[in-house]
Amino acid sequence: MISSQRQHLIVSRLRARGAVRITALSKELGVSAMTIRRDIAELADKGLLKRVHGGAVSTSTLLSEPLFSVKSQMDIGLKDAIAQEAVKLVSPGDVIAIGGGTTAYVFAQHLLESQQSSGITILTNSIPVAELVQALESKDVEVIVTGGVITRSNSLVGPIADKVIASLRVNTVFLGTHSVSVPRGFLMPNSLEAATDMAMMDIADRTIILTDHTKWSSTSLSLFAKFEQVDTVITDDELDPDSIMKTRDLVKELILAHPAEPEKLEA
Amino acid sequence: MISSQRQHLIVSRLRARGAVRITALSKELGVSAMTIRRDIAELADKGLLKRVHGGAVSTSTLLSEPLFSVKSQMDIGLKDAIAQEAVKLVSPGDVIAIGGGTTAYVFAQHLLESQQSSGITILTNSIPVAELVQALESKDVEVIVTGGVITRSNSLVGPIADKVIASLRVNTVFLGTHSVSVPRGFLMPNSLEAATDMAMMDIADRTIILTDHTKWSSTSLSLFAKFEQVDTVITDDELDPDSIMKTRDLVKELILAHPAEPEKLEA
DNA sequence: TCCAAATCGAACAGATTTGTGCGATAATGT
DNA sequence: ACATTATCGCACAAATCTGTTCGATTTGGA
Repeated sequence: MISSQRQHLIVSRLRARGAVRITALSKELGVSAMTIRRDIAELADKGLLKRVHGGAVSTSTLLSEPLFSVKSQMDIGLKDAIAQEAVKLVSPGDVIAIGGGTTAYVFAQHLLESQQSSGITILTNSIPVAELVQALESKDVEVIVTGGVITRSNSLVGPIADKVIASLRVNTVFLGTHSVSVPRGFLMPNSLEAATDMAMMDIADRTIILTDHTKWSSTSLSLFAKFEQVDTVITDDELDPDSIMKTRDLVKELILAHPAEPEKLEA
Repeated sequence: MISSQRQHLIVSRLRARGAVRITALSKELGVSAMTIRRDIAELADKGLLKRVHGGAVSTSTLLSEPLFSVKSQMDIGLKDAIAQEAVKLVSPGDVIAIGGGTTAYVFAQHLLESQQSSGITILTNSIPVAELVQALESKDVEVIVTGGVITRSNSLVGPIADKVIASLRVNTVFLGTHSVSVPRGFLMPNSLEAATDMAMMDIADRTIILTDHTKWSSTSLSLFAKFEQVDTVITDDELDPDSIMKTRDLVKELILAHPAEPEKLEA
């Protein structure tokens, strides 16, 4: 049997069962465990599966860290500062949209704790944001969730989401972004998510992008907004001066949030 | 069994029950308590659960709410048995809808752990169900979430939900119910939820109601289904004989699930 | 408050898995 | 036909995982 055939079978079994054991594969495929091990190593290099002790698991069965509780605690100070600036742009009674991602989630947290949120209506495609509002049921905040299929990052996207969004109108949309490309605009790694973000911008009078300075140094696949389509960009003051200057030229308004003390956590 | 699979099951059970004990997991999974302890420690490091004396509790926002965890704790044995019967009615490749409530959630839990769930598509208006599928994304299961506004019970309802649902078609819909009124049918306390349940039934070839025997003794406001509109009712065998007889006359099919031993947890 | 039972964590031992080196075999190119 | 390369299987040492024992700690009730 050709090795690629064998590897195909391994992946296929993995898809069906979620996990495979080297000893079992060795018996089923009639080759030695060493061969299976080498196959798995190769497949893991290609990112088709994840090696674990005793076999392999599909990358999706792998339990990763929860997206919204502990992730990116590093930059939590930055996100907090950015969120607080964003909260100032909301007025009681507004109808706003909130996109996916951790930055938007932190914004939602701060917004709900503030006074600005009284009487507002929130449209969101972020499950965590929706749950957040629901959990803090004290406020007179209405939440509308776009439907759609769920992405890894717990956002709802796809034609259903886009269609629901298109049937509504909001004052302001708050979006996070995966990366910022200085000449081009704002990008997401998932094109469906990008499409949904665009749909939200289409129904909003005002678009506000929330993004910390680290996003300037990364890049992604799908552009969802050019600079001229965005009304306000809120980031933190750690962004390098060169990028600040270039961005300020491109965008209508650039707000720099000032994070509190680095807070070297000690005893 | 591969350790990541085991950890997966732990998280899975945790989501269903809200809390798990080490002794119980040790028996259920057939490994020593020390192994479970090590798994839990690892999962706690990832932030997927919180360690407590004797076991672990969920940190997830969706289950830290007393509403969901306490309720699903109560009659967990009944719901498990009912869920297992319901899982048998699903075939790989099916397109099914799952409604809100804890019973439907437990069903989703069992379904995803079973083989039947391979290749299925799930339409749901339950945020917890959506998150569950997303979190356990081990199988090739697609989830479509109806949009809408969120109710106290974390279900999505309202015109948006109904409209999205109306644009789709499913083989089978699985619904919980708040109460069963023997001459009339199945009721929910919230009329919006009732409307959404009706919308789901409208697009389904087959309607299946999941409900434990306690629901016969309560009553609610809004009727969402008459007996003749329902194809199958699954309940547990603790329902009193009189109600069984009367219900059997009214419904096309009545399945009685037999809960396992009360399982007074001891050695 | 005190005590008994349960739970926890650390350390050790046994079992399983893994990586590397080496030789054998099969496939490929000249 | 010959040489070259790639693939496979085996053996042994290192690493990892798991179970058990045992004292320390926590829990819950008298």
